[in-house]
Amino acid sequence: MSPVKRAVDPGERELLLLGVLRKREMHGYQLSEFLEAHLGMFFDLKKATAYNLLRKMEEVDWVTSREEKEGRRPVRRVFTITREGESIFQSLLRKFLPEYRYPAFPANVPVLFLDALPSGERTDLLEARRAEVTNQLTVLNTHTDHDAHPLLDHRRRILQAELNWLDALQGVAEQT
Amino acid sequence: MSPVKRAVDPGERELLLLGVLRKREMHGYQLSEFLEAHLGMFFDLKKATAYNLLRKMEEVDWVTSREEKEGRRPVRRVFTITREGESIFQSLLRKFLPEYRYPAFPANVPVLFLDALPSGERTDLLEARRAEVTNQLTVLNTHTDHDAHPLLDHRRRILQAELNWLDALQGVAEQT
DNA sequence: TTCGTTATAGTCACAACTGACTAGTTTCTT
DNA sequence: AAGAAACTAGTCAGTTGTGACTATAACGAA
Repeated sequence: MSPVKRAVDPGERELLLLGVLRKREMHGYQLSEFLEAHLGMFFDLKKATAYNLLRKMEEVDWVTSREEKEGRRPVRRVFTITREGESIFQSLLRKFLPEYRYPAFPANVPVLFLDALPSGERTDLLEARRAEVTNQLTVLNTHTDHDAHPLLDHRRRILQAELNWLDALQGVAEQT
Repeated sequence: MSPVKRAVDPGERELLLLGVLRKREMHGYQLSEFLEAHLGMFFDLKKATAYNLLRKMEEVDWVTSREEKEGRRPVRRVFTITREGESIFQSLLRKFLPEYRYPAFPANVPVLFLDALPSGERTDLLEARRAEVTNQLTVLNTHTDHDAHPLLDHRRRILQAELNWLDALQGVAEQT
């Protein structure tokens, strides 16, 4: 059977890049700086990965690029979303918004093995995690306008849920 | 500079495999079945990845393997944790338990672009997501013993937080 | 002016991950 | 009893992801 060239089905990363380029055209470096500076705390898309996706999206004509020379700096490749890219953006947005996939919580792996620890140490380590979560929450509440951004609010709620869960975990353990 | 062979620094996946093998030795297939059947809803570690990690952990002597022949079935490679593996398990457990890394929520990407939608459609799509989350919560509460497992409780709390957040997004003005 | 540092712009070799596949065994169906 | 389906056990080619690197330009200080 002839190996079929599967079309890569686009995910949230493509939506993210298209959505940013939609606001204004950018060159790769600028784009990845923007992602890190403004969205780095929510999403994790490395520079090299972004360049990769941009190349692929150019291959299928969701974006175009032109070379731009400013002053005596090295030429930059500026990416612009195409009409087709905009249309893909629209459909990806409508596809992903109603979906919800429970994310992976790798931090929960050690919780599987709590019984491998002496109970005193277990309490201490969980307490340390609690402190870490509390700290992240505090930073969030201190440095940011209250409910300035939906994603900040989301993070606040998730962190609070983590905290409540940890307290419940410790509470159960205490009833020995 | 001579290219240095970096030691792969082990993460939660290694902890997970060691922790399972610690309870009893297993062959690769059995291990990956176990992961999928019992932990698949929390962690996502594909069969081929598990085999990969097992091979690597054997190379550094955290596990050993022997061939086993049962009846007329093809030989299987049975993996056993070593003394060193147990020691690594102990230290990984103590390293990761107190840490907390906010996970990625790719499902939040489309939320960045809500303003690209007409408000009626936006409301509908968010409502659809709400229904999806509610559904996952219901399944969880129906099919599982209440607070049977800390990780189930965790998931319940996270899903509830998602729900509350979505309601806040929509505006709670309209009471049910 | 020279040297060290930071910013700009991007590339690449390698590591990690996984969908699809191989291949033998047992059980089921007709 | 023959063929289909499902189970057991594992492998591998192809794709994805990224840490480390290259290279030029601008800037500051000595």
